[in-house]
This record gives sequence, structure tokens and C-alpha cells, in this order.
Amino acid sequence: MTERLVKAFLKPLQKEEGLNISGGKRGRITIHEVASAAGVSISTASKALNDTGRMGAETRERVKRIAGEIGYRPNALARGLLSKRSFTIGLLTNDTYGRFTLPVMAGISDALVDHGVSVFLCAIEDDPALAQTHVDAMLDKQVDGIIATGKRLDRRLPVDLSNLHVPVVYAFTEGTQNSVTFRSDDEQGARLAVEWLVKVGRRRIAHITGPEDFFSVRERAGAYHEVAGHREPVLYGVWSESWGHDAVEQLWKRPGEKPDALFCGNDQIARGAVDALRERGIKVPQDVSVIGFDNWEIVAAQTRPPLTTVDMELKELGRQAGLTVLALAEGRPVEPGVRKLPCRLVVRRSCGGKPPEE
Amino acid sequence: MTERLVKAFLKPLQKEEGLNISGGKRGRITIHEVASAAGVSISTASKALNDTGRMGAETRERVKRIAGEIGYRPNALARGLLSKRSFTIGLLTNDTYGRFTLPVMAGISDALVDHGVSVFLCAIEDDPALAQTHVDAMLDKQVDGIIATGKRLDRRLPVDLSNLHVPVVYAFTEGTQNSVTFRSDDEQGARLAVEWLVKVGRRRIAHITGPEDFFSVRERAGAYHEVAGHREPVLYGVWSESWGHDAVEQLWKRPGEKPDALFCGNDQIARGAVDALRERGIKVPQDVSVIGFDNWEIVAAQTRPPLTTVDMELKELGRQAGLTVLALAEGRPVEPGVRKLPCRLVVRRSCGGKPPEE
DNA sequence: GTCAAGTGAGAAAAGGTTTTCTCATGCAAT
DNA sequence: ATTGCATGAGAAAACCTTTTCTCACTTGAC
Repeated sequence: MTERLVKAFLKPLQKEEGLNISGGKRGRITIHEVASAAGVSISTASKALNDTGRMGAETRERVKRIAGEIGYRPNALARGLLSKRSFTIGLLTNDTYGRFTLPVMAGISDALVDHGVSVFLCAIEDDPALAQTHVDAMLDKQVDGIIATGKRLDRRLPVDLSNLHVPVVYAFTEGTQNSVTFRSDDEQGARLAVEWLVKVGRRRIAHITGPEDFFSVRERAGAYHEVAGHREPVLYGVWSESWGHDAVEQLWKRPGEKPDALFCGNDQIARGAVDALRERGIKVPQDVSVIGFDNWEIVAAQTRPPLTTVDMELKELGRQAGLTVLALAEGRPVEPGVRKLPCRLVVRRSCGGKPPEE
Repeated sequence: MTERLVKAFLKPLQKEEGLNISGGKRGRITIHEVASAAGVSISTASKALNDTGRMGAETRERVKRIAGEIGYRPNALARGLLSKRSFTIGLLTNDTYGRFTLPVMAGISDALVDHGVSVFLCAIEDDPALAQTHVDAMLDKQVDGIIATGKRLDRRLPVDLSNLHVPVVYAFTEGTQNSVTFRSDDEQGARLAVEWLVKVGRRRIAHITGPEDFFSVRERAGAYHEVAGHREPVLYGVWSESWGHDAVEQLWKRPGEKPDALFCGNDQIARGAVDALRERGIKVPQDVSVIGFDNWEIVAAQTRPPLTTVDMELKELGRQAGLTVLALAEGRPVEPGVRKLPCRLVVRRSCGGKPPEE
């Protein structure tokens, strides 16, 4: 029974009987192997492979060819030790569900993979000690930079990143003085939504949204008032379907004319609202248009009818944050400040209207 | 205007005018600083800090104290170069939404952070070239191991990890011959679900589930038949709310007795089913019990009524995968094979019945 | 007073790479 | 025949640790 037990990194060269379980770094090929296989010194080999230094074209080619043939790959640890660049960055987040973090992460990764940069993901759940542990671990590993991200624009992560000796970029979370921060332009996004409702012919547009203490809630409400006027009330609540449901109940219980459109603070609220309308026999989008916010596919696309909503372009946000932290790591100049990225309207079926021409 | 531009890693010691944007690794304290501050050689300093070698207790204490005071932290790159351990592992996934990856990641991180291990997250979207790029980048960085995870138990990642010289563990994805694979015990989970329905008094239990080509679908259906018998049909479809909705329509359009319980293949299907039942005026859980699978909080908890469902304990799965890859990296013996982890019943309100005693 | 054993601490090598410096060769110009 | 210079390639240092080896000194025993 214990015969099948295996050990990784056995000292003696074990017979590989299909035991691909183990690994064992023994075999890793170094530049020494390349050099001796090509009959040159390691310095020449290094220069050949990096296209630096002076040497005969034939030598350079031969070294490169041989390196390729024997499958040489430079050890990033050794390289990083010397160059002070680990080609590694850290992504710190307190967003457990990954609603915001995942798209941001995808963008970062997308932007940096071509530069050979890998990303440490550290999920800290609003736990300062855990956060510090993760930050320390990353600093020890000589990350080239850190991107901090969260689930809310107006809150800080529970750890101080302001005096690190590596660059820090904030994405979708509150940054510090003199830092670079990327965020969505919620005002513009809200305007996009309300203008679309106007464009499809709605006039009595109500706004059902999240808790008023969210900065983005106030920004969106501000833009809503600007475009829609003050004819309909703003209903503040929580970020849940059931609040969307309840809010519709409230609105339809009031005397007087009912809204003909609902601008909802996120897709979950919108979904709750759509459900409540259906239960009242009100047709979406024929009788009432409903628009969401976030473009959380899993909610927006599965609602019946699928939700027209505002996408915060978090992937693009991540991409830019990634390129920025890379620029800082390479010592390129970057202007500090808050960068607002525009949102995008995603037209599905909950408002009526046709998608804008491509 | 350009005065505010900043450069990271400026050669000359720049005045820090609150420019916490830049970083600049200049200041990093090495063991040389510790040694000279303590008036000992670097070898003595190293031995003092690592509690190895022989030396006077007083010297050891002094070195440790001074290291703490000046904030010394060993460079993991240099350490890794020598020890062949980078205290870094890679998590490879093709699950874009993170539905399965995030809990697994949380478990891995949770288990390994205390060991000083950080995790590279690599999202490859079924793109073999991208996957290879990521794997190469991780190998170059000398990861101690790789965990492969996916969105489906019976599919491989689009990259061959079978002959790497680092250990590989599979979690929630199909592994290779002679590898270690962790997966949920879907059969046991399904049994848990159906037995619960029986326990709350249901007898005509239908099963609405995903595509039959999913291995886990067949496993769950098998367990369902075992417990519930063959009185009611199994409806195979897709993993969406609308399928859940449609399936209920189908079931209730048939002549004869209707089911008094629905065992759904995932929470989204369950949610669609609940919605369809409500539209028909059928009360959940009074008239019909509905149970889901996955315990995807965002769906299960927001459904009205909140869904009773089966949790696959993915975090625990991640934890075990993390500990296993660590064990392999350290050369400890691990038995290859597939490990099935038990699921857990999460009782909410969609079935009636009381949660089991704590 | 000599020897063996034990103690505290430092010197040096190793790990894999990049980079700077040095050296030898060959060739053209004087 | 000597000088000057361009060229190709290697030696060695550096990055930061850990670990092994060596050395000097003290102590106790004969």
C-alpha cells in the first residue's frame, strides 16, 4: 500500500514510472548548461541570449539555437535579485465575492501578461492583521508594485500602503494623498442611464438605489436629478433584490401617477423591481422601463427581460491600473491624481429602444 | 504642471515631499546592515536570525533585537535562489466568473498564508496559448507548485501539466493519471438533498438539472434515482434560470399528479423554478419544496424564499489542495488518487423543515 | 605545562544571472 | 616593424542569503 507513496525532490534520480505527481527541481537547466553545450562562457551565453554585448553573429545564433533546443529558461529569482525587478505585482482586495475584483484582475492580467508580469491575489477580509501579513509576504517577495482594490469607492483598505518602498496604485477604492487612483465615472454612467430612458420616451423616471452614505450613490443621484429633474423621488435603501421589490411596492401604493421608468442603483435592485412589476401585472418594457447599474452578467442577463444596464468597464480600469503600476515600477513618470473612467451603456431588453448603431 | 511628475527609483536620494506614489527600492535593508549595526559578521547575523548555528545567547538576542529595530526583512528572492523554495504557488483556472475559483482560492490562501506562501492567480479562458504563457511565467518564477482548477469536474484545462518539474494538484477539474485530485462528492451531496426532501415529507420528487454530458449531472441523477426511486422523471437542460422556469412549465402541463418537490441541479435552475411556481400561484414551500445545489449565496440567499441548497465546501477543498501541494513541495509523501470531499446541506426556507440541531 | 574537547564567531562558497572590465587577436595605417 | 584600434570572448564582481568549514580561544583533565 505504501509502495505507491511518492516523494517529491528525492535526492537520488528516481525512475520515472509515470509518477508525474512529484516534480523535483533537479532537472532545471541553467545558463551554465547552455554555455557548455555551445562551447562558450556563461557571460557570452548571457549576452547572446539578451542581445547585448559584442560578439560574432554566428556565435549569437548558435547560443540562441542551442538554448532553445535544450529548453533553457532563465531563473527569474536570480534575475530579479540582480535587476531589482521581480516581474511580479500584488493585487490586494477586500471584495470577497469578487464582484468587482475579478474583472479588475482580468484587466490587470490581460495588460501585464505580455510584459511577463504575474499577479499575486490577496483577499483580505477587512482584517487588518491578515492584510499586513499579505503585504509583508509580498514585499519580501520583492513585488514590483501593488494594486489596491475594493468593493467601494469611498472606503480605504484596512492597511496603510502609503509609505511602502514600492509603487501603489488604487483601483475602485479610496486612495491616499498624492497617489494614483482609478475609478469609474458614476456621474457620467448615471447620466447615460437616465438619458437613455428619456430617449426611449420616458418622462416620469424614479430612482431606486442603495444606501445614501455611499459616495457613488450620491453621485448617481446627483446626475439623475440633473437630467430627470426633481419630479420623482429618490428611494434610498440597500443593495438587494428585496429592496428593489419593496421599493416598487412603495411607489405603486402612493396615490397619483405612477412612474413610467425606474433607474435602479444596481442590477440586483433592478431585478427585484422587475419581479415586483411582473407580479403586479405591469409589463416591462411596454408599460415601464427599468434600467440597472453594474452589468453583472449573472444578474442582468438572467433577468426576464434581460436588463439594460450601465457597465463600469472594470476590466479596462484594471488594465490601466496594471499599466500604471508597471510604468511606476520602471521609473517612468506618472501624474498623481484621480482618474475617472467612463461607463458604457449596455442595451438589452428591459427599457425597449434599439441599441445605438455600431 | 510637470513639476508634479514623479519618478520611481530615482538614483539620487530624493526629498520625500509626501510623494508616496513612487516607491524606490533604494532603502531596502539587507542582512549586511543588520550585521554591521550589531557589530557581527553576516554569517553570525544569519545564524542568529534563523536560530541556527552556535553562538552566545546574548549575541543572538542582540542581533534579533537590532534586526527588529531597523526593520530588516529577508529578501525572499535571494533566499529562494539558495533554498530552491520560492514560497509561491500558482493557481490556474479557466473559470472566468470565479463562481468556483474564488472559494477555492480563498481556501488555498487561508491554508497557506501562515506558511508564508503567496498565490499567483492565472485566469486562462480556455486559451491554450495564454495558458502556456502563464505556466511558463510561473515556472520561471520558480513556483513551488501549481494547483489547477476549473468550472467542471470532467474537463481538463487546455494545457498539459503532467510533466512539469514542480508538483501539480487538481481541484475541481479533471486531473491526469497518477495525480492528486480533489473534488466534491456530488453523489453524497445529491443524496443529502433528496433525503432532506423525503424527511420533510415529500414523495413525488422531480429532478430538474443541467446537461446530461456533465459527469456531475449524471452522478447527482444517479443518487437521486437511488433515493427517490424512478417515480418522477429527470429533466435535463442547461444551467440557467430560464431552464428552471421552462422545466416547471413542462412538468405542470403534463396530465396527472404534480410533483410535490423539485431537486434542482443548481441554484439558478432552482431560482427559475421558484419563480415559475410563484407565477402559477403555487406556494413554496407550503405546496412544493424546492432544493438547489451549489449554495451560490448571491442566488440562493436572494431568492424568495431563500433556497435550501447543497454546499460543495469549495473553500475546504481549496484548503486541502493548498496543504497537499505544500506537502509535495516539501517532499512529504502523498498518496495519488481522487479525493471526494463531502457536501453540506444548507437549510434555508424553500423546503420547509427545520435546520438540523447544531 | 601539555593536550583534548568544546565554544563562539568569521571566511568563503553556493545559488543563477547580468554587467563591467580586461585581454588577446587580427587588421589597417604609419 | 611598430602603433592604434576594432572585435570577439572570457573573468570576475555583484545581487542577498544560507550553510559549511575553519580558526582562535577557553576550559578541564592529566
